[in-house]
Amino acid sequence: MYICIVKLEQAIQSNKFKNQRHKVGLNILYTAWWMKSRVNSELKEFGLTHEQYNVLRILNGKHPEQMCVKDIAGRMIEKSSNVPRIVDKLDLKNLIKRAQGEVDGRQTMISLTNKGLEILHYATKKIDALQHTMTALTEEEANQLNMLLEKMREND
Amino acid sequence: MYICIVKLEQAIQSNKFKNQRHKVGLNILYTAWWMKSRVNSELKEFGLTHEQYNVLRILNGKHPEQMCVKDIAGRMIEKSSNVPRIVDKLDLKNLIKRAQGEVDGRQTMISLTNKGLEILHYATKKIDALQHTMTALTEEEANQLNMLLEKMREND
DNA sequence: ACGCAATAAATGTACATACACTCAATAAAT
DNA sequence: ATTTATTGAGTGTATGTACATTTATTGCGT
Repeated sequence: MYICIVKLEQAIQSNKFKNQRHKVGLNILYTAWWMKSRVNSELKEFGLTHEQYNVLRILNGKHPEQMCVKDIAGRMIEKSSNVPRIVDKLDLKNLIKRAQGEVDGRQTMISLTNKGLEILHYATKKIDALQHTMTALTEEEANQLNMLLEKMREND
Repeated sequence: MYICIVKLEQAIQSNKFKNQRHKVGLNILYTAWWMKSRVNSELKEFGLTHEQYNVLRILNGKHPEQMCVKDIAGRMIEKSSNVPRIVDKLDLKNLIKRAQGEVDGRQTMISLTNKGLEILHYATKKIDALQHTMTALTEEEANQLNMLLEKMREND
Protein backbone atom coordinates (compact mmCIF):
# COMPACT_ATOMS: atom_id res chain seq x y z
CA MET A 1 0.00 0.00 0.00
CA TYR A 2 2.91 2.35 0.64
CA ILE A 3 3.71 2.50 -3.05
CA CYS A 4 0.23 3.81 -3.67
CA ILE A 5 0.53 6.58 -1.12
CA VAL A 6 3.65 7.78 -2.85
CA LYS A 7 2.04 8.03 -6.26
CA LEU A 8 0.10 11.26 -5.95
CA GLU A 9 3.04 12.83 -4.17
CA GLN A 10 5.21 11.96 -7.13
CA ALA A 11 2.71 13.24 -9.65
CA ILE A 12 2.33 16.68 -8.15
CA GLN A 13 5.69 16.70 -6.36
CA SER A 14 4.24 17.57 -3.01
CA ASN A 15 3.57 15.79 0.23
CA LYS A 16 2.36 18.74 2.26
CA PHE A 17 -1.22 17.62 2.72
CA LYS A 18 -2.92 19.09 5.75
CA ASN A 19 -4.99 15.93 6.19
CA GLN A 20 -6.61 13.14 4.20
CA ARG A 21 -9.60 15.31 3.27
CA HIS A 22 -7.25 17.90 1.79
CA LYS A 23 -5.39 15.24 -0.14
CA VAL A 24 -8.58 13.71 -1.50
CA GLY A 25 -9.45 16.89 -3.39
CA LEU A 26 -6.11 16.97 -5.19
CA ASN A 27 -6.30 13.23 -5.79
CA ILE A 28 -9.69 13.46 -7.50
CA LEU A 29 -8.60 16.38 -9.70
CA TYR A 30 -5.43 14.56 -10.67
CA THR A 31 -7.21 11.28 -11.36
CA ALA A 32 -9.78 13.04 -13.57
CA TRP A 33 -6.99 14.66 -15.57
CA TRP A 34 -5.19 11.32 -15.83
CA MET A 35 -8.31 9.62 -17.20
CA LYS A 36 -9.09 12.38 -19.69
CA SER A 37 -5.56 12.35 -21.04
CA ARG A 38 -5.64 8.65 -21.66
CA VAL A 39 -9.04 8.77 -23.32
CA ASN A 40 -8.00 11.67 -25.53
CA SER A 41 -4.87 9.93 -26.72
CA GLU A 42 -6.91 6.83 -27.51
CA LEU A 43 -9.43 8.89 -29.52
CA LYS A 44 -6.81 10.71 -31.53
CA GLU A 45 -6.76 8.16 -34.32
CA PHE A 46 -10.46 8.88 -34.91
CA GLY A 47 -9.96 12.65 -34.92
CA LEU A 48 -12.26 12.93 -31.92
CA THR A 49 -11.87 14.71 -28.61
CA HIS A 50 -13.10 13.37 -25.31
CA GLU A 51 -16.06 15.81 -25.38
CA GLN A 52 -17.04 15.08 -28.98
CA TYR A 53 -17.02 11.38 -28.17
CA ASN A 54 -19.23 12.03 -25.18
CA VAL A 55 -21.79 13.83 -27.37
CA LEU A 56 -21.77 10.98 -29.88
CA ARG A 57 -22.35 8.49 -27.06
CA ILE A 58 -25.26 10.53 -25.73
CA LEU A 59 -26.83 10.71 -29.19
CA ASN A 60 -26.37 6.98 -29.59
CA GLY A 61 -28.40 6.43 -26.42
CA LYS A 62 -31.51 7.70 -28.24
CA HIS A 63 -30.60 6.63 -31.77
CA PRO A 64 -32.30 6.62 -34.23
CA GLU A 65 -34.35 9.33 -32.51
CA GLN A 66 -33.18 12.92 -32.57
CA MET A 67 -32.17 14.91 -29.51
CA CYS A 68 -32.33 18.65 -29.00
CA VAL A 69 -29.26 20.56 -27.84
CA LYS A 70 -30.64 21.14 -24.36
CA ASP A 71 -31.23 17.44 -23.72
CA ILE A 72 -27.68 16.67 -24.79
CA ALA A 73 -26.37 19.38 -22.46
CA GLY A 74 -28.29 17.89 -19.55
CA ARG A 75 -26.47 14.59 -20.00
CA MET A 76 -22.98 16.05 -20.28
CA ILE A 77 -20.61 15.36 -17.41
CA GLU A 78 -19.28 18.91 -17.37
CA LYS A 79 -22.43 20.94 -17.06
CA SER A 80 -20.98 24.10 -18.57
CA SER A 81 -20.02 22.40 -21.81
CA ASN A 82 -20.97 24.55 -24.78
CA VAL A 83 -22.91 21.96 -26.73
CA PRO A 84 -23.65 24.05 -29.86
CA ARG A 85 -19.92 24.46 -30.42
CA ILE A 86 -19.12 20.79 -29.95
CA VAL A 87 -21.98 19.93 -32.31
CA ASP A 88 -20.47 22.39 -34.83
CA LYS A 89 -17.29 20.35 -34.93
CA LEU A 90 -19.16 17.08 -35.33
CA ASP A 91 -21.22 18.61 -38.13
CA LEU A 92 -18.10 19.72 -40.01
CA LYS A 93 -16.99 16.08 -39.97
CA ASN A 94 -20.48 14.92 -41.02
CA LEU A 95 -20.84 12.75 -37.93
CA ILE A 96 -24.20 14.29 -37.00
CA LYS A 97 -27.14 15.96 -38.74
CA ARG A 98 -28.98 19.07 -37.61
CA ALA A 99 -32.61 19.91 -38.29
CA GLN A 100 -34.91 22.67 -37.19
CA GLY A 101 -37.36 21.40 -34.56
CA GLU A 102 -40.82 20.66 -35.95
CA VAL A 103 -42.87 20.81 -32.78
CA ASP A 104 -40.77 23.64 -31.31
CA GLY A 105 -39.09 25.89 -33.85
CA ARG A 106 -36.54 27.08 -31.30
CA GLN A 107 -34.99 23.68 -30.95
CA THR A 108 -32.25 22.25 -33.12
CA MET A 109 -32.66 18.52 -33.41
CA ILE A 110 -29.46 16.49 -33.65
CA SER A 111 -29.02 12.92 -34.83
CA LEU A 112 -26.16 10.61 -35.72
CA THR A 113 -25.25 10.02 -39.37
CA ASN A 114 -24.16 6.59 -40.55
CA LYS A 115 -20.61 7.86 -40.56
CA GLY A 116 -21.05 9.02 -36.97
CA LEU A 117 -22.46 5.66 -35.95
CA GLU A 118 -19.58 3.84 -37.54
CA ILE A 119 -16.85 5.95 -36.00
CA LEU A 120 -18.58 5.71 -32.63
CA HIS A 121 -18.62 1.93 -32.96
CA TYR A 122 -14.87 1.64 -33.43
CA ALA A 123 -14.07 4.36 -30.91
CA THR A 124 -16.23 2.66 -28.29
CA LYS A 125 -14.37 -0.60 -28.73
CA LYS A 126 -11.09 1.16 -28.02
CA ILE A 127 -12.44 3.14 -25.08
CA ASP A 128 -14.06 0.12 -23.46
CA ALA A 129 -10.79 -1.77 -23.64
CA LEU A 130 -8.96 1.20 -22.19
CA GLN A 131 -11.45 1.58 -19.39
CA HIS A 132 -10.88 -2.02 -18.47
CA THR A 133 -7.15 -1.61 -18.00
CA MET A 134 -7.48 1.91 -16.65
CA THR A 135 -9.72 0.99 -13.74
CA ALA A 136 -7.62 -1.45 -11.72
CA LEU A 137 -10.36 -2.13 -9.20
CA THR A 138 -12.65 -5.01 -8.31
CA GLU A 139 -16.39 -4.43 -8.57
CA GLU A 140 -16.50 -4.37 -4.79
CA GLU A 141 -13.85 -1.65 -4.60
CA ALA A 142 -15.47 0.35 -7.39
CA ASN A 143 -18.77 0.23 -5.55
CA GLN A 144 -17.13 1.52 -2.40
CA LEU A 145 -15.38 4.29 -4.34
CA ASN A 146 -18.70 5.31 -5.86
CA MET A 147 -20.33 5.48 -2.45
CA LEU A 148 -17.52 7.59 -1.03
CA LEU A 149 -17.68 10.03 -3.94
CA GLU A 150 -21.43 10.42 -3.52
CA LYS A 151 -21.04 10.95 0.20
CA MET A 152 -18.35 13.53 -0.40
CA ARG A 153 -20.73 15.63 -2.51
CA GLU A 154 -23.50 15.40 0.04
CA ASN A 155 -23.54 19.13 0.89
CA ASP A 156 -24.53 20.08 -2.62
CA MET B 1 -27.34 5.17 1.01
CA TYR B 2 -29.90 4.93 -1.76
CA ILE B 3 -30.10 8.71 -2.02
CA CYS B 4 -26.40 8.77 -2.79
CA ILE B 5 -26.64 6.24 -5.57
CA VAL B 6 -29.28 8.36 -7.21
CA LYS B 7 -27.15 11.50 -7.21
CA LEU B 8 -24.81 10.82 -10.12
CA GLU B 9 -27.71 9.45 -12.11
CA GLN B 10 -29.53 12.72 -11.59
CA ALA B 11 -26.52 14.81 -12.47
CA ILE B 12 -25.85 13.19 -15.81
CA GLN B 13 -29.41 11.92 -16.37
CA SER B 14 -28.35 8.38 -16.99
CA ASN B 15 -28.44 5.10 -15.13
CA LYS B 16 -27.12 2.85 -17.84
CA PHE B 17 -23.86 1.91 -16.17
CA LYS B 18 -22.43 -1.38 -17.37
CA ASN B 19 -20.94 -2.01 -13.93
CA GLN B 20 -19.47 -0.25 -10.94
CA ARG B 21 -16.10 0.19 -12.64
CA HIS B 22 -17.78 1.93 -15.55
CA LYS B 23 -19.71 4.18 -13.19
CA VAL B 24 -16.62 5.10 -11.21
CA GLY B 25 -15.02 6.77 -14.22
CA LEU B 26 -17.99 9.03 -14.80
CA ASN B 27 -18.29 9.69 -11.09
CA ILE B 28 -14.69 10.88 -10.80
CA LEU B 29 -14.99 13.14 -13.86
CA TYR B 30 -18.22 14.60 -12.53
CA THR B 31 -16.85 15.11 -9.02
CA ALA B 32 -13.76 16.87 -10.38
CA TRP B 33 -15.95 19.22 -12.43
CA TRP B 34 -18.14 19.83 -9.38
CA MET B 35 -15.13 20.75 -7.24
CA LYS B 36 -13.57 23.02 -9.85
CA SER B 37 -16.85 24.89 -10.35
CA ARG B 38 -17.21 25.60 -6.67
CA VAL B 39 -13.60 26.70 -6.29
CA ASN B 40 -13.85 28.98 -9.31
CA SER B 41 -16.97 30.68 -8.04
CA GLU B 42 -15.31 31.22 -4.69
CA LEU B 43 -12.24 32.77 -6.34
CA LYS B 44 -14.22 35.11 -8.54
CA GLU B 45 -14.21 37.94 -6.01
CA PHE B 46 -10.39 37.94 -6.18
CA GLY B 47 -10.34 37.96 -9.97
CA LEU B 48 -8.50 34.63 -9.92
CA THR B 49 -9.14 31.41 -11.75
CA HIS B 50 -8.62 28.00 -10.24
CA GLU B 51 -5.38 27.57 -12.22
CA GLN B 52 -3.98 30.99 -11.34
CA TYR B 53 -4.67 30.25 -7.67
CA ASN B 54 -2.88 26.96 -8.01
CA VAL B 55 0.23 28.68 -9.39
CA LEU B 56 0.18 31.23 -6.56
CA ARG B 57 -0.07 28.40 -4.03
CA ILE B 58 2.86 26.59 -5.60
CA LEU B 59 4.97 29.76 -5.54
CA ASN B 60 4.03 30.30 -1.91
CA GLY B 61 5.44 26.87 -1.07
CA LYS B 62 8.94 28.16 -1.87
CA HIS B 63 8.45 31.79 -0.93
CA PRO B 64 10.49 33.96 -0.65
CA GLU B 65 12.61 31.88 -3.01
CA GLN B 66 12.03 32.05 -6.74
CA MET B 67 10.87 29.13 -8.87
CA CYS B 68 11.49 28.53 -12.56
CA VAL B 69 8.60 27.84 -14.92
CA LYS B 70 9.48 24.18 -15.28
CA ASP B 71 9.41 23.54 -11.54
CA ILE B 72 6.00 25.16 -11.32
CA ALA B 73 4.76 23.02 -14.20
CA GLY B 74 5.97 19.88 -12.45
CA ARG B 75 3.76 20.66 -9.46
CA MET B 76 0.61 21.45 -11.41
CA ILE B 77 -2.24 19.00 -11.07
CA GLU B 78 -3.03 19.09 -14.79
CA LYS B 79 0.30 18.26 -16.35
CA SER B 80 -0.43 19.90 -19.68
CA SER B 81 -1.09 23.28 -18.12
CA ASN B 82 0.59 26.03 -20.11
CA VAL B 83 2.43 27.71 -17.28
CA PRO B 84 3.97 30.63 -19.22
CA ARG B 85 0.48 31.77 -20.18
CA ILE B 86 -0.92 31.50 -16.67
CA VAL B 87 2.10 33.40 -15.39
CA ASP B 88 1.40 36.07 -18.03
CA LYS B 89 -2.00 36.73 -16.51
CA LEU B 90 -0.60 36.89 -12.98
CA ASP B 91 2.08 39.29 -14.17
CA LEU B 92 -0.51 41.63 -15.72
CA LYS B 93 -2.15 41.82 -12.29
CA ASN B 94 1.25 42.35 -10.61
CA LEU B 95 0.79 39.28 -8.43
CA ILE B 96 4.16 37.81 -9.43
CA LYS B 97 7.57 39.03 -10.63
CA ARG B 98 9.65 37.56 -13.46
CA ALA B 99 13.43 37.63 -13.72
CA GLN B 100 15.92 36.12 -16.12
CA GLY B 101 17.69 33.17 -14.51
CA GLU B 102 21.18 34.00 -13.26
CA VAL B 103 22.71 30.52 -13.09
CA ASP B 104 20.85 29.33 -16.21
CA GLY B 105 19.95 32.04 -18.70
CA ARG B 106 17.22 29.90 -20.24
CA GLN B 107 15.14 29.91 -17.11
CA THR B 108 12.62 32.55 -16.09
CA MET B 109 12.50 32.84 -12.34
CA ILE B 110 9.11 33.64 -10.82
CA SER B 111 8.32 34.94 -7.36
CA LEU B 112 5.32 36.33 -5.52
CA THR B 113 4.93 40.06 -5.05
CA ASN B 114 3.51 41.48 -1.84
CA LYS B 115 0.24 42.01 -3.63
CA GLY B 116 0.29 38.35 -4.72
CA LEU B 117 1.03 37.20 -1.19
CA GLU B 118 -1.81 39.27 0.19
CA ILE B 119 -4.42 38.12 -2.33
CA LEU B 120 -3.29 34.53 -1.83
CA HIS B 121 -3.75 34.92 1.91
CA TYR B 122 -7.38 35.98 1.64
CA ALA B 123 -8.16 33.55 -1.18
CA THR B 124 -6.71 30.66 0.82
CA LYS B 125 -8.93 31.46 3.78
CA LYS B 126 -11.98 31.22 1.54
CA ILE B 127 -10.84 28.06 -0.20
CA ASP B 128 -9.95 26.29 3.03
CA ALA B 129 -13.39 27.02 4.41
CA LEU B 130 -14.96 25.81 1.18
CA GLN B 131 -12.90 22.63 1.19
CA HIS B 132 -14.12 21.91 4.67
CA THR B 133 -17.79 22.01 3.72
CA MET B 134 -17.17 20.53 0.28
CA THR B 135 -15.54 17.33 1.53
CA ALA B 136 -18.26 15.71 3.62
CA LEU B 137 -16.05 12.83 4.71
CA THR B 138 -14.37 11.69 7.91
CA GLU B 139 -10.59 11.37 7.91
CA GLU B 140 -11.05 7.61 7.86
CA GLU B 141 -13.27 7.75 4.77
CA ALA B 142 -10.97 10.24 3.04
CA ASN B 143 -8.05 7.92 3.66
CA GLN B 144 -9.93 5.01 2.13
CA LEU B 145 -10.95 7.12 -0.87
CA ASN B 146 -7.32 8.11 -1.39
CA MET B 147 -6.21 4.49 -1.31
CA LEU B 148 -8.87 3.46 -3.81
CA LEU B 149 -7.91 6.25 -6.21
CA GLU B 150 -4.25 5.27 -6.02
CA LYS B 151 -5.11 1.63 -6.61
CA MET B 152 -7.27 2.57 -9.56
CA ARG B 153 -4.31 4.26 -11.28
CA GLU B 154 -2.02 1.32 -10.63
CA ASN B 155 -1.55 0.40 -14.32
CA ASP B 156 0.05 3.72 -15.11
C1' DA C 1 -55.30 39.12 -30.83
C1' DC C 2 -51.63 41.66 -28.62
C1' DG C 3 -47.77 42.49 -25.82
C1' DC C 4 -44.46 40.60 -22.77
C1' DA C 5 -41.91 37.21 -20.23
C1' DA C 6 -39.65 32.80 -20.80
C1' DT C 7 -37.09 29.59 -23.40
C1' DA C 8 -33.67 27.34 -26.99
C1' DA C 9 -29.89 28.02 -29.52
C1' DA C 10 -26.21 30.59 -31.03
C1' DT C 11 -22.52 33.99 -30.45
C1' DG C 12 -18.78 36.92 -28.20
C1' DT C 13 -14.98 37.13 -25.05
C1' DA C 14 -11.62 35.75 -21.66
C1' DC C 15 -9.23 32.00 -20.02
C1' DA C 16 -7.29 27.34 -20.21
C1' DT C 17 -5.73 22.88 -22.42
C1' DA C 18 -3.29 20.01 -25.81
C1' DC C 19 0.28 19.79 -28.71
C1' DA C 20 3.51 21.23 -32.29
C1' DC C 21 6.98 24.38 -33.16
C1' DT C 22 10.50 28.24 -32.59
C1' DC C 23 14.34 30.45 -30.37
C1' DA C 24 17.93 31.20 -27.27
C1' DA C 25 21.03 29.21 -23.95
C1' DT C 26 23.38 25.40 -22.16
C1' DA C 27 25.41 20.78 -22.23
C1' DA C 28 27.61 17.15 -24.60
C1' DA C 29 30.49 15.03 -28.16
C1' DT C 30 34.34 14.90 -30.85
C1' DA D 1 37.19 24.76 -29.46
C1' DT D 2 33.66 23.98 -32.49
C1' DT D 3 29.81 21.54 -33.75
C1' DT D 4 25.69 19.24 -32.36
C1' DA D 5 22.12 17.91 -29.33
C1' DT D 6 19.29 19.07 -25.54
C1' DT D 7 16.77 21.96 -22.64
C1' DG D 8 13.68 25.95 -20.91
C1' DA D 9 10.58 29.20 -22.18
C1' DG D 10 7.59 31.17 -25.21
C1' DT D 11 4.30 31.16 -29.28
C1' DG D 12 0.71 29.49 -32.71
C1' DT D 13 -3.47 26.99 -33.49
C1' DA D 14 -7.43 24.18 -32.58
C1' DT D 15 -10.49 22.92 -29.09
C1' DG D 16 -13.09 23.48 -24.94
C1' DT D 17 -15.01 26.02 -20.66
C1' DA D 18 -17.38 29.73 -18.22
C1' DC D 19 -20.40 33.19 -18.57
C1' DA D 20 -22.87 37.16 -20.57
C1' DT D 21 -25.48 38.60 -24.36
C1' DT D 22 -28.26 38.21 -28.63
C1' DT D 23 -31.88 36.41 -31.61
C1' DA D 24 -35.78 33.83 -32.80
C1' DT D 25 -39.67 31.33 -31.23
C1' DT D 26 -43.01 30.02 -28.04
C1' DG D 27 -46.31 30.53 -24.23
C1' DC D 28 -48.94 33.28 -21.20
C1' DG D 29 -51.88 37.03 -19.35
C1' DT D 30 -55.08 40.12 -20.32
